[in-house]
Amino acid sequence: MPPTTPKLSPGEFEILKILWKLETATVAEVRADYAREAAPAYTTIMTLLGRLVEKSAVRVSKEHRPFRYRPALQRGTMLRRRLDEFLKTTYDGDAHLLLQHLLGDAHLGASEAAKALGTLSEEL
Amino acid sequence: MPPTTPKLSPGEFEILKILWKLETATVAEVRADYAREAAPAYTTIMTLLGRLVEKSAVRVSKEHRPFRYRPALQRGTMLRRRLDEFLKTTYDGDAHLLLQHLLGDAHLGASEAAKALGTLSEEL
DNA sequence: GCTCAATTACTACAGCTGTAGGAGGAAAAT
DNA sequence: ATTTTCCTCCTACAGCTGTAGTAATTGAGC
Repeated sequence: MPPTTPKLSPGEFEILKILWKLETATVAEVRADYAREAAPAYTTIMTLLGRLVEKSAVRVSKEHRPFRYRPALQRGTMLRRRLDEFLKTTYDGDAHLLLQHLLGDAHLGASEAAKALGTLSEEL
Repeated sequence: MPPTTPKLSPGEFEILKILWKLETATVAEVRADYAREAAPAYTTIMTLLGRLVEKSAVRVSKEHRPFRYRPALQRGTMLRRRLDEFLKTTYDGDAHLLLQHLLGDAHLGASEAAKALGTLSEEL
């Protein structure tokens, strides 16, 4: 198991997100969670889950018959690493610019920003 | 030209970043900018530039012989759209959480954050 | 005009990703 | 026990990506 975060494809990540939400799930449960709109075929989900296991991003328990899958990393950990990667590749590490864009565009409303601001102020 | 931002592969984006820096460049100039470490083959860069042109992310001027390539979009525009996409896919749109991670980790030092904070405060 | 060096165009190919079918095994129903 | 159904495993394949070689072209110097 590599110490670095495994590089996941979009489809794989989508499934991992579902696993974080359900904490643990069978193929069918993952599939059911796609609910509204375009759930991939059962076997497609199996394939992706298999690749996630190969990449050590997901662990599987084969004790009982419909196997149960669960994330191998915490959501926060993965998100932080992805943010790191994104910041480095897309923004060339310029966190300040990223922040500007984040605050500037409609992403965070004034009230939202104010709230975050408050939290941050306490730390300073 | 589609109104949406073309989806670029990592390698393509890397080249686009060089074009933003140089404003305009020939294949050889792009290649030279890889400078230290591992520049892809001349033809590899050509291939990528070709794909960027196909995707309307780069425009090429064939007036003079070593063709000149230039970005078709501004850096800021592209970065914002990528941030948008990243926020949506990775953070499920939770800008607040992204902000927390950005401020929390070593990305932005306290002083940096304070500066950004000041700018923001003026707007509130 | 011919030759050579630079540049461009075309082609190739392996690995990754999304997608899923079909074969086969295991468990549930009869 | 036999059938039916559910689940898993293996295989396939097309499109995208990184990588680059070879062929063709063009402009420059002889």
